[in-house]
Amino acid sequence: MLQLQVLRQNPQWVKEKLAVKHFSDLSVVDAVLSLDEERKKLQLDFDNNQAKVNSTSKEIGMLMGKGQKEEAEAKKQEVAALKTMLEPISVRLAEVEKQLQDELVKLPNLPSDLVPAGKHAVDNLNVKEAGTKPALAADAVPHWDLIRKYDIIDFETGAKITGSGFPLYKGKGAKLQRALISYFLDYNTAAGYTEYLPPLMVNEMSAYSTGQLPDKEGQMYYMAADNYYMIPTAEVPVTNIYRDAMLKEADLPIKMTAYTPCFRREAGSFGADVRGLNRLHQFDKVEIVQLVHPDKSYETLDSMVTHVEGLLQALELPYRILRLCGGDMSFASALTYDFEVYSAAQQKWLEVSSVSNFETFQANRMKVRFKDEKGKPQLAHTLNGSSMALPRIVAALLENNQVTDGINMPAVLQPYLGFAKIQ
RNA sequence: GGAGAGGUGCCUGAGUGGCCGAAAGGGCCGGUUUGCUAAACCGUUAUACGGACUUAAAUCUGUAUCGAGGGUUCGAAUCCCUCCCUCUCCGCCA
Repeated sequence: MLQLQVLRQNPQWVKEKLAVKHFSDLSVVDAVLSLDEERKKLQLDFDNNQAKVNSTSKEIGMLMGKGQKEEAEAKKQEVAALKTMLEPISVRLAEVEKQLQDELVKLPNLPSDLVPAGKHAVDNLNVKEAGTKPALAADAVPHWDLIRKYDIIDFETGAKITGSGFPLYKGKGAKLQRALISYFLDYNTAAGYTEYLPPLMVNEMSAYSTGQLPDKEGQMYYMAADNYYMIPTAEVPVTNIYRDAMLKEADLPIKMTAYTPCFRREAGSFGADVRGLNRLHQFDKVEIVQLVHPDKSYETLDSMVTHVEGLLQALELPYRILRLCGGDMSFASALTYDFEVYSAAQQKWLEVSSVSNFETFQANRMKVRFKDEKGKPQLAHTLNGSSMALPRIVAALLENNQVTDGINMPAVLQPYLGFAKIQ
């Protein structure tokens, strides 16, 4: 949620920034500002009257104490009159506050100055491309064929147990999941991230705080009996750890990492885009989250990008880093880098990580604050990124490392796997 | 799921209708004292949204907030209702 203060100070600038994100309904900004004005007037009116009610009530107390019943009764009449007057004001105030809030949450975060113009994925800025695309043999096949050949993931039985998009990992396939998760977590904790294992379902408040609600409830699995949502990413429970927190400046930065399965309903597309491991309803992911001082967040973003990049290098996968254009970035983000790995048999780039700076957007909704050196409360900046999402990593590992008699595993994983090759 | 107890400020904890944004102690921060440290003493110690003043900060001031939401009352931390959470015992259970 944008800070009201920012809108008040420079609405024109806000509109320009929103345009970069291709947010079309700029009238929301004006609606917010006029509601804000109305709210202020109403509150002033309400406060003044309520102050009278309060002081008169005190007088009644004192009169009663002295036994001056008649005077007290007269004052009661006064208060009653005031309260009758106050009633419509307070009703209207509540309405206006609600409307203001409703409008405010419609506005996406403002893009940073670094965000390239553009509306679609083709406009994303290719910041870096590295690693070597493997030269595959002529008979190389996509990962879904390899999976079947080596019997490491059973989609059919997963579909039988639950439904399509719920894979059943098996044998070395299951072990590979476990190895990747352990390796990623170890890599993250070595960089100073504290490991968490959070709840996999969250309540409404948590889903609202990270922005899944009110708009994206359709993307989450929902437990109607208990009013819980299955998490679409560890970002939700992990970022909520510090909801409503008042931190000390010295507490920052707070670095957290967590592995969780992620559940996504996404109606999505069909065909090759969703074949095999490309898109699933349940998948595994290790997430990193940081809460930082506002002055440090872009520095932090860079360090997180470097951090994630290190993983791809260690896994020996060809990758590229994209800076997302205004139209392609998420609602809450101010600046996002996507990581894609090249999956050689599909000959496609697959998104495996997305690292974003949300600045105060999430923190404002969640009220994650710290006291600065003057003792004044300030919103922290939040950042997060995947480090990493497993399925597409697995797809690329399988495709890129296939040889005639199996699939070679990268050296960093071998200690976790206990084998060097899937055969 | 059943029975009971409870949720108060950074912490402990008092507070059963007005003088309570809240005693007391501890902690923290600032000051005095001291060669230094400790101790002692004094003071400060929430957040949000408004208003006044101001270039701004500081300051002053109003309203709200004692788990959440409603209600009773001139007046609620205090009484009533609903919900959430924690603890103890019982039941069920990995």
